[in-house]
Amino acid sequence: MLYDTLTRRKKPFVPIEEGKVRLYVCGPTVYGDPHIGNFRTFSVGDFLRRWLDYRGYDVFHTMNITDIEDKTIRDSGAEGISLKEFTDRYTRSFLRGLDVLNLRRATTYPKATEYVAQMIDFVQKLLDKGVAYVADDGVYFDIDKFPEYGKLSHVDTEKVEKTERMMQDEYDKEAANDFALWKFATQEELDRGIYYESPWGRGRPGWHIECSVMSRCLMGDTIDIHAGGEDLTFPHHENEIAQTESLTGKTFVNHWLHVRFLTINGTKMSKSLGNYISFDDVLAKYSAEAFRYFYLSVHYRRPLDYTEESMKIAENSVARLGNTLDLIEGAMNQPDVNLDYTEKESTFIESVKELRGKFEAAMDDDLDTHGALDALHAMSGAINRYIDIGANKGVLTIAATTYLKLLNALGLYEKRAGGAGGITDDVISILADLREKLRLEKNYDLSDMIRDDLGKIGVVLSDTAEGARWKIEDS
RNA sequence: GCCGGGUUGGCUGAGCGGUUUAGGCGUCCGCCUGCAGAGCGGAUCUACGGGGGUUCGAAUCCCUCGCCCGGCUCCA
Repeated sequence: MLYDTLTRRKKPFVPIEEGKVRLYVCGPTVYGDPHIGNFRTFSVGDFLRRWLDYRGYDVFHTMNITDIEDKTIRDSGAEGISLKEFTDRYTRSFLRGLDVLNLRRATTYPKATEYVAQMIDFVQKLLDKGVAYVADDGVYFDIDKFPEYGKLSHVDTEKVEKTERMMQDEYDKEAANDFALWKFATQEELDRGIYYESPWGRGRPGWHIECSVMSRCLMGDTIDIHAGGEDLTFPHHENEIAQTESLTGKTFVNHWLHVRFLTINGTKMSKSLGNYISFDDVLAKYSAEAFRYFYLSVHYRRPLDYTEESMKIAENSVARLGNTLDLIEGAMNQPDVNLDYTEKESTFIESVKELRGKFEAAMDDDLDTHGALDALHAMSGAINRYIDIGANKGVLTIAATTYLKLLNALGLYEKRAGGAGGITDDVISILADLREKLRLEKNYDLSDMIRDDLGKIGVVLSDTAEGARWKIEDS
């Protein structure tokens, strides 16, 4: 089941082609470092993508990169560098964010500037169909030619037209809601060489056309899922529908997915308010796991508020899930204390199975990541308790495999800090052994000092019944 | 003004007519520990914005009032 903005209800997800999913997620406009609000949308895209992967679908995942529009031209000009130099920089920043936050890479990241020829072709076809017209400053789509206009956002164009902003008609278009398919170059753009030749004159594509064109070129006339931030519903996605469906006569997208905005301390995060924070800011204070957990902890269609407190909760909560992995590891390193397979083993395995079912049901129900985390916490508790009473290693392995698989399906703890390797590993081991001897001699002053000092450099040492264990904390 | 969403215990956040004070975090106590951490056990918290109504029964349905947030303009 997956919610669809168009019908405003959940409906069963049935891919166009069995076993395959065509997924398009609206990507960034590369005119600045992405902030954590932007990344909420991309992260939700990642949750969706991972879940489809988990369910065995072959996912073709497209995320566009908008590298030519007003802001990129304006800001690169202000900086006095070429458009390409400017957008390359922020494209790199964006891609780095994906990696740092452990978002699975999309199948492809098409750039708007690489599809200009196809866009021109698309626009020409719309002109041929008579649903677009050439004006003095560009080519426009005539929304009166698309009677279903407004079906996605449920916007009444009659009313929208009455708003003040719309009345300020700064463009040479026939109706207020008509939108640009192609913009003729300004003098500045001509001077800077930012233009493309077209049958109607030098210029550049309008913003909305790129998604329609790239989606169609890469995945065909109809795709399964198109996702983006809630702000894109109107007018961006509405316009995409109008363009594409006018051209193909087919349904453009089967499921429209819109991600609710992130707020910070109760208000919207935006550049103009100056209250935005980058992923680097967050990662300076919290782990990547905690950050991901934070996104996962609230359903994607509900508002999510960033506060220091909610991040601390996320940090603690995700650590609890991670501690279970430590316990499992510790138990596996113990001698076999339990080779039985009795009722407590079967009960344990049963509950793990049941919780796995809960997890899957939650994710299948419109990507209920919060419900999935609940199941994971319950499973974590069950595993901890089972280890406490003396685990049968074989049974524990089965449970641990399931647990880890589900964590990974959410993108959590995929790359655990399993030691530093090499000489660092050895040095820490020597220190740990030395400390163990001191402890046996009851020299607690020195042994505590070693533990404290190691803690200061991020090595967490903990005593267990089977001797000391240590791990290097995630940065 | 129009269109959405929200309003739940110290915090976070499920529930969407009738098992269970959901779960997590926090706090406190106990077990385990030389101590700490982790884990386990227990306790704390019995909440549902205000006011009406429907019902045998409502956090859950209806009406109404309030407050908060977002979209309607480039924005994830």
